[in-house]
Amino acid sequence: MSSLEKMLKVIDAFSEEAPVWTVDRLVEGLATSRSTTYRYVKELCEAGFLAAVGGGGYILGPRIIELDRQIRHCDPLATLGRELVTAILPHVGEGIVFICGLLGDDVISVYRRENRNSLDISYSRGRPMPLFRGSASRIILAHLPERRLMKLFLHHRRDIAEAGLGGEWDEFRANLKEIREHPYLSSRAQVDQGVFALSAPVFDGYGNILASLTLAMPEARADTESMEVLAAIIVGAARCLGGSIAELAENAGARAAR
Amino acid sequence: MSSLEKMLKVIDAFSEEAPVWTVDRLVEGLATSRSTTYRYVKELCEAGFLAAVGGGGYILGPRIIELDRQIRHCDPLATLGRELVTAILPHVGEGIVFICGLLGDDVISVYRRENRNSLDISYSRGRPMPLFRGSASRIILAHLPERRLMKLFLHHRRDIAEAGLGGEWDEFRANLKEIREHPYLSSRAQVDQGVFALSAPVFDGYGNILASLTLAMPEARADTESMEVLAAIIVGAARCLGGSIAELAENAGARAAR
DNA sequence: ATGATAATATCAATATTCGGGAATACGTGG
DNA sequence: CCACGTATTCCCGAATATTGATATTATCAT
Repeated sequence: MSSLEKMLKVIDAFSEEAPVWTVDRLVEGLATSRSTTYRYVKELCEAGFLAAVGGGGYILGPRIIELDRQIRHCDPLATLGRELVTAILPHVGEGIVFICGLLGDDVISVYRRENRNSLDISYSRGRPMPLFRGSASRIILAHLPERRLMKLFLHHRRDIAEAGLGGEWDEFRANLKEIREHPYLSSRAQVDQGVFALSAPVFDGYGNILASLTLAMPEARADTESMEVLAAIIVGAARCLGGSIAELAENAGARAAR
Repeated sequence: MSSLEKMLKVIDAFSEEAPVWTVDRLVEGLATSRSTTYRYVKELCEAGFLAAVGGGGYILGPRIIELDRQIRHCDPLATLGRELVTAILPHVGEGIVFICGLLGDDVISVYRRENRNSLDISYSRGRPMPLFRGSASRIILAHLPERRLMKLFLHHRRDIAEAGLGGEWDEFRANLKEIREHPYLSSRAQVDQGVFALSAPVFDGYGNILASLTLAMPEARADTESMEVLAAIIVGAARCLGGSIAELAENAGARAAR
């Protein structure tokens, strides 16, 4: 096992359910000697990934918060998304608007704002979304290049089948093609009970999928209101966001070329 | 050099100014061989600390965003602070309200909200604050236990002198004592040009300093308005926050004791 | 001061990392 | 769909950093 893996195991120990650990409990949990565990903890503290609280307890440290800020400040999805969501929020009624980005092989929420917070708080930035459930993830999947999809299919065959996206490659491909042919996608209670969601894809200037823009609302709204108008807003806003990002990239490229 | 340090150097390379790196540029920057650099990058990607973007570029990865979310959800300063700031925001006029926590030896902003955004966006969560400048940091410093202060003094003597907090231990101590004797502290343009700030300390149930609550506003307001009323609001809110946190800790303790 | 707990230092055996270079995957453009 | 340049992984002996048992030193509350 590489030493990086070992150190990651330490960070892995820290979860929402168990946010504070003592060295002794880590020794048990990680099956490393006390010396080694102390060494890890010390180095992680020096690096700011952990921080000591009173009485031998440790929690995740300030460096993580700083790095997240760095990402936020560098990521056009977050910076431009902020303006865009501010603009459309008054027109979508009750619910939560959020932007999910594809980062590596994870789809996570990078920005979110709520109108009236009748829905769960769990939608906040950093929420990892299941890759194969929910319109926010699926609309991104559907526009991924075929190579990438094939690799995903091989690695996650089980999950894909369970999510109802197909047990064979051809079936999976056909399902995604079907999704791709519409300008938006909706889903009902695929991720959270009682939530109806409506997502549109965000593309860069070359037609590559970058992210998805989603409106999540209480299921009841979908039963009583027409989704046409809302869908139009979301699709338009997603296009607009893609346009801004393409523009930004072009300017940055021009600057770099000089 | 420990392997953790080496891997941290990789993460250190990523900054707001240089958010995307290729392996080749990392090889130059870190003075490691190409194989080794690829190994690091690969492992960090697998762990989600880095993510590949097109054309051999790498950026900070989704794991960091998730970990920040975890911290946010676990940290009472952030969760209770949210409610509290919502409550006082309408009463403080133009400016930004933020909460700074002491995490390890760093003071960083863990929550912030703005009223009208005439001030810089840079106050967002995760901003590292200079330890010895600005009321937000100083009010925390002033209430730290003496042992901790002595250690800080030894490690940061130069910075402390430059910040005008004293060149000798006695002087430093006296300055902090002076601060400690008032219920709040203000500062003008110590951190950012044109900004006037007003901070109050947040204590836990045992009188330990936990954080500071700050209102930052354009300097002009401080010249034309009386600060009395605003100071009273901030001081009261800081007490209230401390109370909520103490209460929470007590309940958690009671639950743990069962 | 004192004792209990938290944290660091030491050191020889050993498991891991290192880097050069070959082999392979990738994806763009014809 | 294939070919090509580039990005990435694999392989292996030599060099090195990591490990854990134990001893020692801080730290803090009483």
